[in-house]
Amino acid sequence: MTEPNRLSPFPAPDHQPVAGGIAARARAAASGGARYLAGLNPEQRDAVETLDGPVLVLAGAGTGKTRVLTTRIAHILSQGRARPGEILSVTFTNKAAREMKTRLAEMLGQAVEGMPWLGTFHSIAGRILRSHAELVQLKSNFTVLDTDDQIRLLKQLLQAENIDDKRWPARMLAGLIDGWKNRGLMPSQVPSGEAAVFGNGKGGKLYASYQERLKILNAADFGDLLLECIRLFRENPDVLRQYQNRFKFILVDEYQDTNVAQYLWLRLLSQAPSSSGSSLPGSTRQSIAASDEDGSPGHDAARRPGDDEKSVAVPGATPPPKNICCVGDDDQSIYGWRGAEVDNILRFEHDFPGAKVIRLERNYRSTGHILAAASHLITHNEGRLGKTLRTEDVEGEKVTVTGAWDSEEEARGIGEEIEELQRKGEHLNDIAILVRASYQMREFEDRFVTLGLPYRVIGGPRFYERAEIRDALAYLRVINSPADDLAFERIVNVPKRGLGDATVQMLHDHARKRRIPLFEAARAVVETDELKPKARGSLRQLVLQFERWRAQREVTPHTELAEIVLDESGYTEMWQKDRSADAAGRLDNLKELIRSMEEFENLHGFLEHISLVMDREGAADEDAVSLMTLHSAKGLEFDNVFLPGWEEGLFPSQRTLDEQGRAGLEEERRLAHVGLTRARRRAKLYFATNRRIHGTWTTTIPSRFLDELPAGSVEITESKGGSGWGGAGGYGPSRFDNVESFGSSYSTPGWQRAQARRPGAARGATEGGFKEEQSPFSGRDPFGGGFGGNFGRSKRGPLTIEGELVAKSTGTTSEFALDDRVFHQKFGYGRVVKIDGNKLTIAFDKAGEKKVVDSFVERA
DNA sequence: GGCAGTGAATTTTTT
DNA sequence: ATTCACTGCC
Repeated sequence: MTEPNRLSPFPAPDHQPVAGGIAARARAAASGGARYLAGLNPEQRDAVETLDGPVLVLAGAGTGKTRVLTTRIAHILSQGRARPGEILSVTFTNKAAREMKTRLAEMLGQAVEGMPWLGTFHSIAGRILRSHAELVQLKSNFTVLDTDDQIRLLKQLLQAENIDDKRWPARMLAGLIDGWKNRGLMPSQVPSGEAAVFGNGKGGKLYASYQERLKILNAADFGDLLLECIRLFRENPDVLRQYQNRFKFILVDEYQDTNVAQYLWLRLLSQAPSSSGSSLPGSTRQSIAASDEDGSPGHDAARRPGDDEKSVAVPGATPPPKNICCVGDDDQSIYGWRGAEVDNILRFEHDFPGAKVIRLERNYRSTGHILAAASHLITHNEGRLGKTLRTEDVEGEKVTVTGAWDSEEEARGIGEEIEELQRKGEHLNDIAILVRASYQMREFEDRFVTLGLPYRVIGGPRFYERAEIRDALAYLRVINSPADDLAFERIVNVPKRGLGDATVQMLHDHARKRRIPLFEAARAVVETDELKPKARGSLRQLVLQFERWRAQREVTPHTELAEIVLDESGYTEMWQKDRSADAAGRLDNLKELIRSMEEFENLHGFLEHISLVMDREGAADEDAVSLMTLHSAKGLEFDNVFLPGWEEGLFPSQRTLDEQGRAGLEEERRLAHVGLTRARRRAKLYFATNRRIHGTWTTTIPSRFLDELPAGSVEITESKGGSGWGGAGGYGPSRFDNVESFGSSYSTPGWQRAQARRPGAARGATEGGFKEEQSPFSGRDPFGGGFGGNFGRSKRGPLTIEGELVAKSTGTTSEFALDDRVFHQKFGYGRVVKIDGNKLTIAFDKAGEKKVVDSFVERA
């Protein structure tokens, strides 16, 4: 194969780092044995030292998974078993890859520079693909399409097929194609029944033509990076053999999250290289059949296509087992909905005969009660490999379960508990709120803003998915490759140039007729009088601009060129003129984009990797509460974890239950397990009896998962957010008082009443405490919760603030006026866009639109 | 071609 | 409730 591109994110070429390996070896020897092995427990050590043959490490939450992986690499290197370039080490996210590199660097010093094959599935597969692109009908500089491009392309195809994209949305097709790719299916391999469900039987055809279009555009989507790589290996045994020979050791992180395509890819690479390249029997069928029989219901579609026929070899017969080590936790498989196959990990021993399975069950993270709760909960799942987490830590505080009247009270209660923790000296950085669905976050944000409590949302739209970033990238893409039609189309009228659908349609026709890219078509069309003078003029100007930029590219550094392009195209100006709230933020993002380009040598190198490596970077040194979904919390840990929204329908999610049945429920339960195991010292669960879903109030039932917790490790507490309503004995968690067994608490009278209540039924005073006012600013509730017992203990004085709120909220209008320029301590400068009593909606320059109480802002 | 008004949808998320 | 996308009108 060709030498990896110089601009690859893996900085050093294969051969160079050997010195590092030797250095590490020498270091290990010099220190009289393997220093890096010290401090590992026996199981961990076993996982590190069992180098030969397939190994499955079942690493429960908090058992030192990453440590094992990195130490294992160090061990391989220091034993001289392989050079850095001979170890393939795959993760799912860039973040995980980065962390491994960092930790390896700590362990080995500079040697980490030499781990060229440590990266995500996609980046590594993409890199291999670029080296042999021509074998899969691509050029080595192919573009990686993001979801947006994908949808746009599919829309065109749907149009061409005259399919009503109302009835058959492009999004849906994109989802289907993605699913097929996740399962390793080329267009011809999609079961015809499945392909027919879309667009009156045209699904399969559309998939095929989509793939054709991608080739014409010299593009690949994310799924292709793996799928085409698999095809490359299958169709070119000699190429496959190169890689099989190269990789002496394979390590896989988060194996429970692998999908079929990733599994197939690993299988191909993990086969011992064979001289003939095709001597492998297809005995996999048996394992498939077996797993289908005892597998969960309704998953016949999930059988492994492509496993049949010649494609995948099974080391069952004779070939010596490859040294593959997969690390994962079946209890943390939470990505089934996007194609992950828990089956991969459940069947590991079957797939890799002779595999050694090592369980890491000693948890170094959580206290006894938390671990007990998490472990007990997860035992309700069937179909697991079974681990029993244990800790030598203290029992610690019990897991608390708190009921709240509604989601506002829940947010209020959590807000107060956080302030209390803060008073006890906890750092906000050690506190996280983990929600099931992102819409739950808003309520917390609102609450924290009024409290002035710093928080940080983790997750959300990724940097490179933002419109302005994609627009900017599109400009650069067109400069880099004039044939990038999708990019051209994206920016042809951004900023507005008077080149609308009509013009674009015209260009399309022209381009198709002559089989030339859109840009070429544009160049040709401006020479004709097919367009109205106005459109023709701006199109000509655009073409000329691009040609000028391309010429400048030779003599101008790429970062500078990017600035010139954004400037001259009027793109920057477009946002500068934009009066909307987030315009300033977008301009910042563009600056950030240009800054990030500096790491790359030139435009080409930047574009080649940007779609794969770019992610949001947190400039997060400030002490703040973390707010995120359970999914994005995987892999993280916090001293104090709040888990709101444990209600039927929300968690477990009704939709998952409907769509995936029991498998879905089990995945939700694993999600609950993940949530609990994020906590080191305190885990606090909440449920609300009423929750607003899509604008309407709905009465909910506490999650069945609450019933599945071990009573001995759980404590029912009162909601601090609303205990004040109606005084003592008011509605609320007090109904749990004196309830011995947690599981039975739902049969208490108060509880039954709550259940009997109809959604939306007005029932104000029956419990003597239902709010008359929903607003958190209504005079009573801040006193209720706040003055209850904590008065005066606050360092920052949130109670005083509440007092202010109360005082000011009584009808007096705000002293601010619309359009006033204001300043807020956390959000910076902004403009008042809406006034509601003392509640202001402010469009902050940086932070976007937020609702804030007027006492928090001052005139700017 | 641009804008305003209406209508439908609405978990989870990486690459 | 809110957002986002699309239609119909200027």
